[in-house]
Amino acid sequence: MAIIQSLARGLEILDLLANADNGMGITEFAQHLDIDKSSASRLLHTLASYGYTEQDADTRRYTLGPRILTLSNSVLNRMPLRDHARPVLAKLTHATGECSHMAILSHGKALYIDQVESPSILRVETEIGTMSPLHCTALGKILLAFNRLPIPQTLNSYTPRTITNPAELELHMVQVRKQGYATDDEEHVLGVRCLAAPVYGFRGRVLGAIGISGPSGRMTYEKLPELADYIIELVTDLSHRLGSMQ
Amino acid sequence: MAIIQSLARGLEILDLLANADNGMGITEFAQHLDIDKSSASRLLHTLASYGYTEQDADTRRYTLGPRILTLSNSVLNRMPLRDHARPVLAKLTHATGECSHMAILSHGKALYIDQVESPSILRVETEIGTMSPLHCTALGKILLAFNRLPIPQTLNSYTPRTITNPAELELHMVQVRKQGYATDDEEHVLGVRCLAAPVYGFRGRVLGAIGISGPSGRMTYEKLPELADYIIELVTDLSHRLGSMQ
DNA sequence: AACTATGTTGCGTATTATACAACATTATCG
DNA sequence: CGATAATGTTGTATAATACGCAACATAGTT
Repeated sequence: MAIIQSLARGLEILDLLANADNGMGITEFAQHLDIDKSSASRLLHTLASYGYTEQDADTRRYTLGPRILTLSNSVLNRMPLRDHARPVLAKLTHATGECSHMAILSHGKALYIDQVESPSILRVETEIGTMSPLHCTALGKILLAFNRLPIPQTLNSYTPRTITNPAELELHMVQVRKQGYATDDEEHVLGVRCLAAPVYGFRGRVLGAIGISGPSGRMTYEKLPELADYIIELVTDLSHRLGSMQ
Repeated sequence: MAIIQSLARGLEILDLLANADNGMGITEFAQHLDIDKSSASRLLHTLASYGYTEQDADTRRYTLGPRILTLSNSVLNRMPLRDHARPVLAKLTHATGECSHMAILSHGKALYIDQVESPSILRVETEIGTMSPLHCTALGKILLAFNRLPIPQTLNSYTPRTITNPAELELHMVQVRKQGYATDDEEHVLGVRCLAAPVYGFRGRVLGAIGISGPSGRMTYEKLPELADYIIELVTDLSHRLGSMQ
């Protein structure tokens, strides 16, 4: 289909600027795009008037402007995480037979944004759109640990196994970061064990967490390491596709 | 100077997309920009072919594309401050419950480069990448006072509380420098109070400002000193890590 | 299955972006 | 420090280009 020339040239200018450490001058742009200085000048002026570039008052050279941050913030705030992650959840549930979830951090809680149900009769149901505490769920612990959030000082108890001592949780978080996955050993709901791993995006940002939940009878201690390895493998692959370098 | 129409329209499309949660369709773009569908279609196609937008294969709706992240990465690489400051913002918001921001000086304005939103329903939203005046915001006052910039002679009034007298603002700046923090007592937006403190770098350079904003109902006069102490403590710690000796 | 809404393609026209040139301003070099 | 080179901005005429109209294609709805 048709390409709008002047818009295309503007976008090429932005691309050039992304790789120019000390900004660029009009003449350079004109050379790179093989256009006249006057055209380059007007294109840059247009970009600048919308905040996409900035002109240094002294050197007259152009750099990328602050508006870029608005856009990227918008992208980062609602990554198409869910779209990309859904096949991973399906795969997870298919391979493990347990319910898989995805959550992101939202207002200091774990917000469940997607789920694939286990085919088993005995299964864990979590409604999408609900929020869970961070300190006693596998997904929540991942979000807490890898976003390096401060440990809440009041930790509600849900079961006898819930960690309610902030200092203890702090140590627990160190361990979670070290091993790369988190567990919930009946700390939120009795009889339910969970496993989760972090999803990384661009610049190593932790976009969310993905994990599985199942009855303790099936999620035995013996199986946990193997399950964890499998989750980490799938989620790491997803992270790479999302632009993570790790 | 002359604005290149089709480039300008492309940039406006990006702006629209930054505020569209579920993407936008061609018809919507055409309506918003008051142009024909065909023109919108071609503009979007051009943006997509450069990776600035993405078209969902199913719904055909457009969203911001991954190229934006490349650009922002380039911008952020030249702002090392942001990486270090983010955890501080997270901590601030967690402790105070209010939205925290960071701003740097840019073209005589306060440029918001990062933000952590308040978990509260009633909260102050400031878009990253936008600029605010220096004389009537807490972050701006910090930048004005500690960079020892000349006081602008024309001070726009935003609320009845905005300081519009240069001489009065001059005295105010002396006070800000003396106490080490700045307040904005409904001087920019009615019902919103802010607190901010300076971030120092190597050789005592003021790199930027960090602060919180909240509704006056929660940010009461009684609480301000305590909040200010807390902000100064966090920001001073950050300054030391950034190489400040003060 | 008929209809409505939405996105894409073809095409003639005229708006608009372009290159050329002159001018203004800032670096660079002797 | 002054002459010269290099760079950025402003008119202007031309022609290329982006535009809107209309027809077509495709998807969603009742």
